[in-house]
Amino acid sequence: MSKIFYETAAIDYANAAPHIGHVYEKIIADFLARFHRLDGYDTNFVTGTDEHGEKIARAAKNAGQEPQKFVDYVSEELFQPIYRRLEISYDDYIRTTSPRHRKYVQEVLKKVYDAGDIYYAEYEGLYSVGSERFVTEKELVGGVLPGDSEPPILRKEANYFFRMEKYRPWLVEYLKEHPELIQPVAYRNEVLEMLKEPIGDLSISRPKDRVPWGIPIPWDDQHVTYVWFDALLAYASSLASRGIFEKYWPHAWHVIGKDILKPHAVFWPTMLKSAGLPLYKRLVVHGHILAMDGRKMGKSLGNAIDPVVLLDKFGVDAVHYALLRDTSLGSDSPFGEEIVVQRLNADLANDLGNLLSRVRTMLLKYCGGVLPAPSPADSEIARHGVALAGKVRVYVDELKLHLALEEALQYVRSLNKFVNDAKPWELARDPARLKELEDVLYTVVEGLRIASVALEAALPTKAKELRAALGLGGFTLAQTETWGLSPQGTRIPQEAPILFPKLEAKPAPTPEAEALEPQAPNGLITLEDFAKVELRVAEVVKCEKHPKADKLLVLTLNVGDHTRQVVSGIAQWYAPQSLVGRKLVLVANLKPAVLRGIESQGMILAGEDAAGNVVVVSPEKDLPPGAKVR
RNA sequence: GGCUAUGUAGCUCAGUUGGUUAGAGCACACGACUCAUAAUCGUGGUGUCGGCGGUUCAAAUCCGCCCAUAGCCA
Repeated sequence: MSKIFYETAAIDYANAAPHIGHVYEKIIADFLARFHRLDGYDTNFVTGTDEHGEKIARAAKNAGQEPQKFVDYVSEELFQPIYRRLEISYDDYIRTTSPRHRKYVQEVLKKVYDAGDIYYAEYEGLYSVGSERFVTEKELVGGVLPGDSEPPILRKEANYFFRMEKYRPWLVEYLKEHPELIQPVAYRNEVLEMLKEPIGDLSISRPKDRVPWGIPIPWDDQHVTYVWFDALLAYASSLASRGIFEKYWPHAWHVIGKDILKPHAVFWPTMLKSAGLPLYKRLVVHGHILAMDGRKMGKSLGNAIDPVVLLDKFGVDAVHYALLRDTSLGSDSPFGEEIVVQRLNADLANDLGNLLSRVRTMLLKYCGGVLPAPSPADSEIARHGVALAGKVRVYVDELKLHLALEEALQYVRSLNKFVNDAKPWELARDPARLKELEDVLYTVVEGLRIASVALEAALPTKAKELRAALGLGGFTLAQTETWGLSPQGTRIPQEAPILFPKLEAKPAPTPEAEALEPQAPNGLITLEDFAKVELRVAEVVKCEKHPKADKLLVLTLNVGDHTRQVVSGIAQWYAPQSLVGRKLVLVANLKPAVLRGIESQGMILAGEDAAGNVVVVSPEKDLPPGAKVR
């Protein structure tokens, strides 16, 4: 059995900036790619930008730029940077204006033409510029195509047509024989429904004098290729141009949004058939991301989530995890910052990150920071551990990604329970029970190793960090199906940063709540208002310069029962060392913010004199760290 | 109007081919514990399983009709 996996995420239309929907799709695709790699598949993962067409020509014109300059900017400055930040692990990024793609499209066109599946015909009808296609009167609502801003125009055009209708019976047959082809099944039904009636032939060219922005038709330089025919072929051109088409293509999965089902489920299979190429293996159709209130997201509604803001606030891993854990592939799902905070705090910080902290501390304290010998493989926790990969694999294959993650988290919770029940801190008090203690701690490390791999496809950076904090490296999924692979004698690093720092829950300001807020006359606030501010004495444990900002210091504060990190703009007035050991006043319940890449969990009180010199506020006499200030 | 999917605890969702008192996570309350990121663990639900009817010894699960939501098609 050859373990090969080829996957594409839809190539993005380069006429506007990326939004959460683009990000969501790439995260799904990235999960599947990473998971298959971990599971030993020779994997190739591709996405890119779709850069031709009338709409792009118009967007470029509006921006006052040449089309090529415009798409260069959108692809290189908008899409690719955010995907890199998101750690989307694509192996190739295909742009449809690249020479390698253009060449391939022309080759395929030639093939289809030679097969006799392309003819020339004149057509007159209503044309929607917004949707770049001819429309029927029936489709219009109030004279306008739903989704368009302008009514369609009457247009007469001679175009090349692809004999798509000819392949309809074949496609219906194929879909019936391959029920797993389009998933989830609702979309398969939808496609079968579409195919019950004639689908007509597909116009695949545009006259060059009207739409010059496209790939020339090889046998007629007065026409360019219709953008869909061009774009779909990117999935193949990426492979062909790298000389690896034969190897990967038969194993192709496409990940797409439900809005582009028809081109992928109807145009694309018939095109492939005509070109003599095999059909893809699977079409994975996802739904859309909705606002928290379940309504559509949109700039005009003002409820759109900016993926950059999300990344700045929560980091790559929390965004991946929350999007995968709290959506159900195929259906539309509401999403918002509240969900990320909740998942980050509950699953990642409390359950997973804290488990790492507790086992690390105990290993350092009780075992000299050295991993003891493997514990028996017949314990319940060991048996569940080695069975985890199998369960997760089934869920992933069924595309129930949220359940796959929940399964892994359940195992993490069972590890926490195991620690509570085994009470290693009690075992540590009795030297005679050393072996028992070592078995308990080894079991937890091994369990964390297994869980980290099961979660790795959703935690692109933190899964590795977690293992690194235990002195462990990388493992395949198969290597989690054997107990005891964490090597005895592994040294546990002395220092490891908190894996997932917790964030304070966002107060969720609704417009209604703001409206109800009592208006303070002449700038005065009530006692209740002031009581909202939690001030505490904090002792500076550590203080250093912010690596990326001259004016900022990063302080680690002891607040009595915990420590936290605060970024403060006082570098001009205080040398880092001079603050260590000092007691300051901290605004403890300030919403955390990320300043130049470092999270600040609060604010230090300071005052300013007439000359603009800043002085920090300290208690006059000694107060213990954590003491409340009122 | 037709087709498809969904409708289970306050919220998000599991419930394999019909079979014992319908489950999990979150949130909330109380308790235990101290290795840990105010963490973890335990305990706590009178849920009309959208409604009505049917098949069956037995239905959240099968069938019919209806209602609601979403999508597709017209």
